[in-house]
Amino acid sequence: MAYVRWSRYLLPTWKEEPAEAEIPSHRLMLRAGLIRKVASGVYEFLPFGYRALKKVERIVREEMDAIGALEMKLPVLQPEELWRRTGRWEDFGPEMFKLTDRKGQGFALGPTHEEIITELAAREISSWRDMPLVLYQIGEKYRDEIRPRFGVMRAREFLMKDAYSFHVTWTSLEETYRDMYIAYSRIFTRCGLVFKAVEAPTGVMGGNISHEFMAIADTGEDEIALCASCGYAANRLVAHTEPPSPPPGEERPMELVATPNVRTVEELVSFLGVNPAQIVKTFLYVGREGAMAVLVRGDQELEETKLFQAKGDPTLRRVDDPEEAERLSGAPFGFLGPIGLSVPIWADEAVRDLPTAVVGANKSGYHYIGAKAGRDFRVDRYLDLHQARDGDPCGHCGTPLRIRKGIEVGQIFQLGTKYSEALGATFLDRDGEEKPIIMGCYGIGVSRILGAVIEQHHDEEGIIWPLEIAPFQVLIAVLRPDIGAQMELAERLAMTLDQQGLEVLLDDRDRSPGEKFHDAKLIGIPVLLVIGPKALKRGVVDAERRRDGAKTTFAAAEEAVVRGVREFLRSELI
RNA sequence: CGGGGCGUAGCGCAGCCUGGUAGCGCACCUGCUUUGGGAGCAGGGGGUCCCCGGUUCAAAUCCGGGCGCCCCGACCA
Repeated sequence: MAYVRWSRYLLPTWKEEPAEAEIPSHRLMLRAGLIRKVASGVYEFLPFGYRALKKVERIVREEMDAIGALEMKLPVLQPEELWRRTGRWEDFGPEMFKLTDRKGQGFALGPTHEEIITELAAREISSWRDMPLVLYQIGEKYRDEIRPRFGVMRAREFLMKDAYSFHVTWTSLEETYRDMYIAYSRIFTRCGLVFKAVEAPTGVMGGNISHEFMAIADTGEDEIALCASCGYAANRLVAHTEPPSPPPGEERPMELVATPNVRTVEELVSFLGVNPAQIVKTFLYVGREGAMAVLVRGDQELEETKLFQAKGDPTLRRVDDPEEAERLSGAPFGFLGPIGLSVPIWADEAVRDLPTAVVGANKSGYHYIGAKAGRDFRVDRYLDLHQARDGDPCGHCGTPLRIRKGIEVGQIFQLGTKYSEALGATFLDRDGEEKPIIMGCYGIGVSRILGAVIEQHHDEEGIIWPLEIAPFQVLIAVLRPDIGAQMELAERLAMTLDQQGLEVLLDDRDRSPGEKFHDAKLIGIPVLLVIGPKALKRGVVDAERRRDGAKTTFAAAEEAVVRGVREFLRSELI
């Protein structure tokens, strides 16, 4: 028998809400028996949940294979030495699970696999003839998240598809990147997700161009900026918006004023009677190239990600130690300013347009008023460094941007040569010249997709599986499994549906009808067939569609039911 | 790492303030009844009260320390 009997299956459902779960997907994954927690951010997938996970995996695999990517398997356990060579042993830092073997050798549980795959490429790729090459795997990743949360959404052990591409030219990388972009779009569409591809920061991965695929959901942890007019879409952290127009004010000579104990923008506003937009905030940063200062307007927030992206220095950090700040600028926090600083100064574009500004005097208890960029202080580089806000004008067309929340289900990167250079992955080009391999990498959070799908597809009563990743397509509820005729009919139908390629879960548990109906809603199988007394008396089975609750009746015969179910499911196909 | 909350049966919780027999609902087991939207009756099983230490004649309860879990923030492919 190929169909599954619930009475012989491990599918424990909960009537009550688990106290530990907050968002719908997490609650439902626990209640509907998909997962159980072992430790914070570590989960077991029970048979029902694993079926859904495998469905997602299958879609990913099919679409990867379709663009010629080659599936393989890389180790989870990776030597420390390899990670040191790219500098990421430090860059990833405490987020890596680290361990030591009995001989004292350091290892990490792989949070990602660029190092290991690049070393493989260094060994196995030697000629331009070997490329382009795209390799991928689906496997566990380990990250010691600061705060695991929301079940599988931010777990410490999670299933990820990661792919890596190797190229002779940038053009070739761009082609594969485009293929991946399209494949990703197909994958998320097949999973039933409403998503958006957005321009993304590259973080510790490095590289230049990157897109994230965001499943739209209010419970998402990421924010995306969308332009309804020109289609611009970006992670809020890097969303480019036009600098705001300058506040009113006339150019005038700079003047030192006493501002005892006036430190914050709000305090300056009330003390000096100025507009927050007329104030310039100064931040100090230290990186591997030394200290620098960063300026933004008082009514705006500094977007650190934009700074990191522009600077390309993962060691860059905000100076938050008062003594260090005083040593660099001569003044305590609250009185920092750009005037007289010897370190490089970067500023948000809006600072350039200020006719008159209030800045810290680098002297405790004093600010300058009437300061002007270029005249009174030097700015080495102007760029977009302010945080994008809902309603800010789009950096491309000026239309107000909308900020929405999303769940990052995938990200693709044009890495370039960061890893190949660090690990000596080179090849000989046609002209005999040795060059570093140009690389791309492409990740999908497979287990996270499951959470995102449920986040988008559920109602008050439970999960509503999209057809293609539903653990079963048909649930048959036998109201009286103790009555032989009902079970016989149910088994006959289950067998037939199975032979027709439909996956069937047969609820033959000794439970009350009410319980079976409620569990049916909870576990969210697309079609429910009900075998009860009506089936025997009137020769019909009732059918109910989970998505919209539509009900219908089929004649209680194999052919009629198969035909009916297929017809009933037709509207589910995307 | 900062702030908040929680840890008592599989799940949800009460008991703790004011120390003295460990409880409730659901779930589970047995029997009978019931059977189309989370049934009824009767009987029953299940606990290192997170851990360690202290106070006390006596600690789930008071005190100290630790651990775990959840939420908010900071952080993050």
